[in-house]
Amino acid sequence: MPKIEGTERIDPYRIRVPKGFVQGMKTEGIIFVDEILEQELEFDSVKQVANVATLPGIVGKSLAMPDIHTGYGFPIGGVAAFDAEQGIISPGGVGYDINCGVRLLKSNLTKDEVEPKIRELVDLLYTHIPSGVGSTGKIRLNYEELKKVVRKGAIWAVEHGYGDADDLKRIESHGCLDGADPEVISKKAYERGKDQLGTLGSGNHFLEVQYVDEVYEPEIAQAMGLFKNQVTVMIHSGSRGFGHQICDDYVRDMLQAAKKYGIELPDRELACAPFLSKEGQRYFSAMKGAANYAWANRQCLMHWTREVFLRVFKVSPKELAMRVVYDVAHNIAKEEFHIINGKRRRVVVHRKGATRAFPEGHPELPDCYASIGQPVIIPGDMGRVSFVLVGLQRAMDETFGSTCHGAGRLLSRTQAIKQAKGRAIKEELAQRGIVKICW
DNA sequence: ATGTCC
Repeated sequence: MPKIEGTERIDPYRIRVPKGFVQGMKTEGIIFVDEILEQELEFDSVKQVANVATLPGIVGKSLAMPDIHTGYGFPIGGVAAFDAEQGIISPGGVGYDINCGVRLLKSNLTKDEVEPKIRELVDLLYTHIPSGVGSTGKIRLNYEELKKVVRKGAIWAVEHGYGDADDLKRIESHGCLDGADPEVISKKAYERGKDQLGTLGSGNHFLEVQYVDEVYEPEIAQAMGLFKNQVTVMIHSGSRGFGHQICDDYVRDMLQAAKKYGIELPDRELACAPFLSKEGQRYFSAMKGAANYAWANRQCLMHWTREVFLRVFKVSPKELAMRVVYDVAHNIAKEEFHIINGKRRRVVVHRKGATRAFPEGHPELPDCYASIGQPVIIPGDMGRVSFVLVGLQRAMDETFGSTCHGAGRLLSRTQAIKQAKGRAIKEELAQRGIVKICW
């Protein structure tokens, strides 16, 4: 018996949300869950998969990755592609934290070398990397400068001394989407964003010092410069108040647009506009600006991480060899080409809590990864392991080149806080040798 | 995710 009435199991890893689950579905939904994860499925998130299938111009199926949970309009873990000529774009399909994403750094240090200094290292990282709700950083930008960040993304950061050009190669889209328009972003967004560049944020955003515990594919690990017991750093952050404000502004805008273009919405949170309409293009340009801000943000966070490591371990930059393995966006909409029913089509792929996972040979991959596929970074939950994977052709065939984005969420934030009441999580982690600092 | 309610 399926957990959610009306859904059907296709195979051990997929369930179907048939047309008719909600009225007006143009295609079926597919959710990638095994029988264990199926037990955690929320009715609301399944309904959201079905609702997305009603939107104009949807191409292929309305998809959800294994870490699916209920989000704003679209489910988190949702992947949906819309025809670039006939389809829509929706802020709800990207999420409030535009270009929330993960960056993995490697070093030349080993676990044995870092362990004795982990307390000092973590303390200094905490001092130099601002975090928490509303946190501001060491970078103060005026509007003109922030507009440059909007246009140039991580390139802006490198040009201003935060890292070097080599870092840019191993960032999705090289850390900059062309076509970001600073003029379609509100004054309010600029106000919120101008002092927040180079800040981590809150919630599940983190900076974690890790080590390579196990290598499953030696050749792939080698191509990424990863080896057993090597110390790595994972950074999970996004576009802070800047992207949040842009999403907020455009959800309102798109509600009007949906009305104007006669788009029937099963849920107001699916507010959208035709991709080619001026409203659709305006959101897309603003979203690109927020995505670029997020890439500049992670670039700055990485730069200070590198500086802290250099100080604590008193080594030269060459000896430390702290380099980007890869940086992925997991909340974004992108114009891409995909083969659907044998035909190559230009589509707008919405990935909301889903990671791009392009296979070997894809033209968007940097040379160093051309023969192994795109690195995919999947953070685990606190105190557990994270994963580095590569995209395969199967992802291209089934999910528009996408996979899951993290550990998922079994409890809402408030539920989790309530359930954890009385627990000393910091001490629990300390007993397992994990040093944790949180604002 | 988020100046966790304009």
